Amino acid sequence: MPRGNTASSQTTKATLGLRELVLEGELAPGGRVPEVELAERLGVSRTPLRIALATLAHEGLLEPLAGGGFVVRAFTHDDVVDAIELRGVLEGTAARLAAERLGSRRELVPLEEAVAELDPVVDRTGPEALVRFVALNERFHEALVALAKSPVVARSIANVVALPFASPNALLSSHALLPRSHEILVVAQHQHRALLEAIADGHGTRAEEIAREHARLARRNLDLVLADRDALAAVRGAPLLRSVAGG
Amino acid sequence: MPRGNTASSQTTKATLGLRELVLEGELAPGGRVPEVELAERLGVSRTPLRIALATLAHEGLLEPLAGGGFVVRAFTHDDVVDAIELRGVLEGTAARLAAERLGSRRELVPLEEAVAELDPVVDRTGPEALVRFVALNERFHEALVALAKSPVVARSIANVVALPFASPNALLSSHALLPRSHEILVVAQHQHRALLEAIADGHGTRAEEIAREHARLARRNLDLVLADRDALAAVRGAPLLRSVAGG
DNA sequence: CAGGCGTGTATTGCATACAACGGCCCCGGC
DNA sequence: GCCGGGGCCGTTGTATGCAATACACGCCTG
Repeated sequence: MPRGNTASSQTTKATLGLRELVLEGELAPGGRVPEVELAERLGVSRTPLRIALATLAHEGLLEPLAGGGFVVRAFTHDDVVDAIELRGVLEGTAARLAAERLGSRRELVPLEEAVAELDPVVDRTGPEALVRFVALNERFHEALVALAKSPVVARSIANVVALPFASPNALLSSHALLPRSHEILVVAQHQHRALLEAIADGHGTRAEEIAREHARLARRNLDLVLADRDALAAVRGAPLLRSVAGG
Repeated sequence: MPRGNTASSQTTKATLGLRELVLEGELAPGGRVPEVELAERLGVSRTPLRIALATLAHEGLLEPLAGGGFVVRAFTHDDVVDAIELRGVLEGTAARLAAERLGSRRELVPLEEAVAELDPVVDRTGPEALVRFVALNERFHEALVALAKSPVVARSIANVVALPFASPNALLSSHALLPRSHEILVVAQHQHRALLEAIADGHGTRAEEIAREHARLARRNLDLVLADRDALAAVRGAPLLRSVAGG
């Protein structure tokens, strides 16, 4: 067996490809997933594909059917709202743990760097600044989770973030198309700084609340994105939303 | 294909059997999981077994090895503490949502029934009372999660509870062997009632804090259980604890 | 005409065979 | 005696073939 090629294995290929197909809406939400057709479409055998199906089912993107097989899960507006709120709760916990478990100030360096590098990006505007913001935003959130020093919490966050629209920058991709986009980034960066400060000062409860509110910023964005057809189309996983009537 | 036999499928058989073997410590923690040996031991083929391996890996009981294959995960004391704390956070969120989303008082009936039936159980003592307590305790927690009306939160809780020692009544099994066991149950039931009251009154924040503290009761139990060799042996998943030196 | 039953088909679940890769041991050379 | 290389073996990853079931369609019957 190809033992060390976790990166290039057929299972990985199937998982990534399947996830892509699901998130891009190439498989109709609510519809049954045809194994054989998918296997040849992804260029893999049915065996690794079935592993991928199980993986996606555990991620919550697919739902095991009683009679066998899987259906693409459809997400309601409430599901997305709950997922965002839940991410806030979990990142809030991560922030609190980070504050409570902070050893030396040197541990804060990654977080500080992300915040510092975000400053000039927020001052600027335009699509390229947004791309940079997304990258740094991701670094910030990764650094935050790392500071919690809790694999259990990290895993739980990873599970939630895998859901559509729940990722910290899931809704940022379409910001360029939205009004008030820049203001939102300014607020977000303000919260980043406040979060860093709270953690540095060992204020766990404050850090937790800031992180929750930070996530709720995404919830506000959600309504904006849902109101704009073009913006919604730019969001990964948009086709999985049930009854995307207006746009 | 045997389409509708989700309950009796080979995959289910493999998953349940494998989980049992892991939790009972029949597979050495940190050790590689031998596929072929396991397949014949469980009486299934390697194909459904591999699905089961992936499932257990997603649950966090197994860890995918870089070179291929899986190892049985070993849990540190910190892991268990974090898992319990995390359950508190998630059940706290469920409690808050339950309070915020409570429609009519009739929705509270399952929770009220569980609390009411727990009262006489707490008054009594002995092993059979403990068994009854465990059953009702489970009903209470299930009712709580249901009241949150959030599949996303429910799924997240289910993921955490799958970890050893993290379940609401994981540590209760050994209570009969512990001192002060009865007092702990009294406190737990007091918290149940307070939680119910807070939800009924729509006090989300209070409900959240009570649920967190309720989970921390389990954390206190953890230290007691870890100090008692016999009590620890009665806990499901105990062999997965790393360096269980004292007992 | 409607409802139920039987058959056909498509699809999945499972088992097995094969292949490839990493580790280990032995042997040879330095 | 030690280090390096090559071959063998064990293990896992992958592919394919087979079998079983559920759904659908059509026919028959009341």
